[in-house]
Amino acid sequence: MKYKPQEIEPKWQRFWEKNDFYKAEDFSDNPKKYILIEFPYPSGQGLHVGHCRSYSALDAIARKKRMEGFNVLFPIGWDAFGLPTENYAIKTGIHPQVATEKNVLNYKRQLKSLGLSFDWSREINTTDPKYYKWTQWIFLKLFENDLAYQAEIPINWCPSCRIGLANEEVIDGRCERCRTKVSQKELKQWMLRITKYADRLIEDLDKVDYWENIKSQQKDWIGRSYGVEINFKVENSKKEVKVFTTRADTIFGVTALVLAPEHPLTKTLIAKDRLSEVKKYIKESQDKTEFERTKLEKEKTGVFTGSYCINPINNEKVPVWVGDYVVATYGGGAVMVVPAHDKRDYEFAKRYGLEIREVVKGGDISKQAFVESGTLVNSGQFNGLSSKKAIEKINKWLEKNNVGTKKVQYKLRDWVFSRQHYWGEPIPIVHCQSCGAIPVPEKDLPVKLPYVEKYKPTETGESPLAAITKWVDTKCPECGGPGKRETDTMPNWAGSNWYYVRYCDPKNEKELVDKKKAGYWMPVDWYNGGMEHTTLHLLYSRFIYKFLFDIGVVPQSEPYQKRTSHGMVLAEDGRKMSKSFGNVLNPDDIVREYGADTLRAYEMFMGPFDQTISWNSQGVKGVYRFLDRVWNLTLECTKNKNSAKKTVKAIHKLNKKIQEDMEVVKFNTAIAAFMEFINFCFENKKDIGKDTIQRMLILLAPFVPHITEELWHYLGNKDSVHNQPWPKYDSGLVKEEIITFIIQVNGRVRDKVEVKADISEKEASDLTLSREKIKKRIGEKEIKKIIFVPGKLINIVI
RNA sequence: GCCCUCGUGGCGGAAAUGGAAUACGCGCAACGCUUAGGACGUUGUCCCGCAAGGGUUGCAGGUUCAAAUCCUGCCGAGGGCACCA
Repeated sequence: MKYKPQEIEPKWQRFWEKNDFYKAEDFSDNPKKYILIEFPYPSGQGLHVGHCRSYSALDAIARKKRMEGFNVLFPIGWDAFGLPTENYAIKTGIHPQVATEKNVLNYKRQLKSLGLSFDWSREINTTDPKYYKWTQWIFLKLFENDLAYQAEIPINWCPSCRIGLANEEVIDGRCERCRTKVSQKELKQWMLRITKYADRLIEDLDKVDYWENIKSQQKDWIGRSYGVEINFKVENSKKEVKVFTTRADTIFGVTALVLAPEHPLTKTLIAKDRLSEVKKYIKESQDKTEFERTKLEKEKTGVFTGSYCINPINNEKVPVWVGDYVVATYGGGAVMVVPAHDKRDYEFAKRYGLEIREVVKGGDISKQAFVESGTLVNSGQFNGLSSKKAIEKINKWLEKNNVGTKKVQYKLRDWVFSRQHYWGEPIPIVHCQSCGAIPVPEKDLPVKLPYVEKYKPTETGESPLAAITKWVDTKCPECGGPGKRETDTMPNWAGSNWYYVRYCDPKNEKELVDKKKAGYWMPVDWYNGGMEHTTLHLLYSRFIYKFLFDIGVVPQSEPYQKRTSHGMVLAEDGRKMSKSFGNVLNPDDIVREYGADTLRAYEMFMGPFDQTISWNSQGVKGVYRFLDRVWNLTLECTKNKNSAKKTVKAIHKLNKKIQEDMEVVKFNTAIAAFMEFINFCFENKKDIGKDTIQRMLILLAPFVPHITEELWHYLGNKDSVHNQPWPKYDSGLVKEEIITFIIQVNGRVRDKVEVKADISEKEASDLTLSREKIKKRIGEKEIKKIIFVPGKLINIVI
């Protein structure tokens, strides 16, 4: 009998499905485990081998947890709104909904062919009105709680296509489609006040078990810094310029202020004789795109307004400039210029001949800015203090004299939540001339996306929905007068913000989720996804979950207990898989040639789970060979009744290794351990009994579910290998009785000897000193020290 | 520029806590089985050396009885942020 995965795999897949093997049970008596993968975007390209990598790995975890007696929820769904499908529709004329349905079917077939143990009864789809009803409901709640608001903000605008572009559509400052330079256009947008949650999003990271690099990326993205806002009075005026700084210790070094061109005070501070020059500068910088202003990072330019401010600490007169290197949206859009101690200010001062005054000792300011901490000089009563002390004292002084306030600043900005596209959730708002923006009443949800023929954005930059007057024109829910529907749709993130909650209760038509069910399943115990989602998706969904907690929908404030990330799978040539390179690998082909088990095991074996790795088709063959050997070994060893003692020891050691490696996401070494064990079995065929084979099959089952199920039944078992309890290893059997003891001289390995594991220091040193090799080494030299590491080695220092 | 991760054979990569560097797989070589090829099996495979022996974890130092692992500096790769005051 030969190993033919193509025959056995579909057979068992049907068997598991027919018998509802992987259904999660609400409120079971067993402890729950919620294992989650990021639900895929069903693109036209079909499943990527990268999906297979992380799904197989988490599937193995889910299967093991079931065997350990947990009630496991391992769900799947579709994140199906978004641009790729809309663009595909524009190109081909196939409606996004039709394309989505087709793609979902294909993905489903592919995922099922891998033998992943998803609970398909909980399948969700973000484009299903029954689902996005609740996405819209969340928006209404945000609006009700003043966390959703409208604001005029600049968006990326392609003057040639006359459409607004998402950041993803802007490549190197140009329109992805026509390569025209993108400019900025002010448009009214819906925004979410995520900044209100900034502190909680940082602090609550202490409660969860994410990989450290993930935590630090979240923190960096939020970018909290503590400082002080200082008021600089405008000379001969009642106006004040507020600047934020984290370096109050350098305040005596201020030789100018610079305002962003967009700063509200800028225009009012221009002296008459400088009007035309300054206005010209402001206009020029506004014509620049955000890309030019930030990415080019070239010369820092600016222009003097003709006005002066007063430095509150020493009453010095400092000139006020306008410069577009100052970020308008951060810290109030104004900075104090301390050329001696800030690189950008140094550059700016050099260019325009501003004074560079040293106030912190430690560097050579004639060459470059000294940005580190040091001791204060030229700073009046604060001379001699360390930077740290000085910041404290100066902050106090500023507060006491009412010219400064301690302040916390964030890099995080409020979240632009509207898109001028068709394929997304309609924002459930009606605009009324007399009542303003009015939420659609809850009973009228969902606001269904109308079925249209044209999805192209309009000339004005509005969403394609704006052209459907029949849909747009409606009644104001407040006064009953004429109203117009909001035509912007929500971004792709909207549906993925909360989908993991819906899995707990996917068919509920009355509520987003039943509170008891959420209470039972949440939080997600283990969430794995791509590194590219560790900032945005993770942060956004944590924010929304916290909000749902605040309004009493869910029982805790953090959605994910543990978060891990997988590395990308590159093509064999080391590049990203892409149609244009012609190096895309279709998992279907691997399944057809080698079977799903080989694909799964290979992707876990190929390297460390969190690292990016190139595909290697030879490596796939190696894994196939290994499974073939598992097959042959099982067939050959059924006649042996009992296993020899060394075999029993080996299988228990394997048991321990697999147990440990799976918990710490080391799938590659787990598979390697299986290979080693199989090699051992082939060398000791006579000593391998059925009991050993069975235990090995159970351990292997989470990784390669089909072959193990087939062999399990071949051995005469009537039930499923996947319903076996996870075996426990005997720690007594795992211990080595005889070890290879290492003998070092001056830290170099000079000899090895087999001894019993619990050899004492005295026995070990006696043994060592009696060895010929060692005697020769030591010769006449004096032994200074003997270091003994029990069960490991001895080191003679001479 | 800042932050994070990492640098080990021809290749992908192993080495909890500092304690045998190179597990496992690929590739390669020889042999066996085969008419042959493939598949399979057995053996070998870090470098120098006939050997005894010596050397080796990007480079240069340091700590230690002992360093791939800890510390300092440099070089290189990947990722994130990017004029954030």
